[in-house]
Amino acid sequence: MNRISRLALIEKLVRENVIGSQDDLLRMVEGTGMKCTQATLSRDLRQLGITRGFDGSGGYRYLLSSGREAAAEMLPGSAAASITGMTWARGLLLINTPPGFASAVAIRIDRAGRYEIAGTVAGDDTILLIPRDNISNEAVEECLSGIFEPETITKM
Amino acid sequence: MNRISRLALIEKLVRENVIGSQDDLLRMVEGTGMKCTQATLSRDLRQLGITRGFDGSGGYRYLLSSGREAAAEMLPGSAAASITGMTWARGLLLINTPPGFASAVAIRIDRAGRYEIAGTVAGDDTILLIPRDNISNEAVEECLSGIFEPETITKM
DNA sequence: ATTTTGAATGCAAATTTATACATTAATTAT
DNA sequence: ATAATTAATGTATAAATTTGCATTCAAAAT
Repeated sequence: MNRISRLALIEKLVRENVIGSQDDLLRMVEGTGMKCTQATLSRDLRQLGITRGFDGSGGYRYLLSSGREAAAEMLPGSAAASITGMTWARGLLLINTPPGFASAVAIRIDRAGRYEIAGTVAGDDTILLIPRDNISNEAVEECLSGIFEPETITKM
Repeated sequence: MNRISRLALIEKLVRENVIGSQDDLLRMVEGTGMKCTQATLSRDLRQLGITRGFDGSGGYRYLLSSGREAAAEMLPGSAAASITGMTWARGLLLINTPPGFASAVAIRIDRAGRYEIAGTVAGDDTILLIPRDNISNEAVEECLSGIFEPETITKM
């Protein structure tokens, strides 16, 4: 009957059911014997990062944030900005990021001011990194390791 | 001033700005000289799959549902999104599209998941396509032929 | 060119969600 | 244990979003 168990219940209800409004959710919560108001649910949903999206057939549905969406919710430049993949091709390094983060990640690379990196071009979720001439792939990867925490890089 | 360009504008505004309400968005749309009402934006946002989430610091923010993919799936014009030109340079392929469509076209390329293509970076009307090493120009062009209807490609 | 049809839009009302404020419950310090 | 402080919640209301309906606009058909 406390906040914590209510949050857990909400998470479960949203995960397992198609819920289209906070009033629907309220009814389901009350159906389990727990009791609160719509206002509390509004606050709980924010706390849980649960958002209202579309159910694919004209209606609405509350959704748990996936990792990807959660990342997108954070402001660019946050520590959570991560690299989701890297591929070398034609002497260039293609870096993948969560959607919308390419620019934020590229800025961090640019700001590091490493000689080995001639420059970057960022799209929405892809960065093209251009190394200087005669710099090895390994040297570039070492630069990146120095710029980002190891855990924020997921090599492909 | 038509629906399609408004949708493209909204997609772009949401991608590039932190927008917390439909009224905010309405002001930005009007700021570009385009004109509509909040009710229309509500319908457009559904069409584009754009949802309101959290900005990580107490506020709200509209978000593309799955980053770049949202544009590809939802922009009505994307099915017909065309390639207006292609140029090879330095082993890279520069692809031209109508203004504002680079992202939508690039998504389709990305999603095709062809091995031959290491990645793309999209600007507004230009895409830089990076082929993997040891892949011929012809092989890349064949990939594109498979992804797009022949008539949507205009070689330069 | 005119009519027909369906899509797109604005308006206003209805619905849904968020919040200010007051109150209660819980936690911490004394 | 009691007071002080902070967190959680309900109530009422405000803010924001969605939708029914009428109208306009655009494309297709005649």
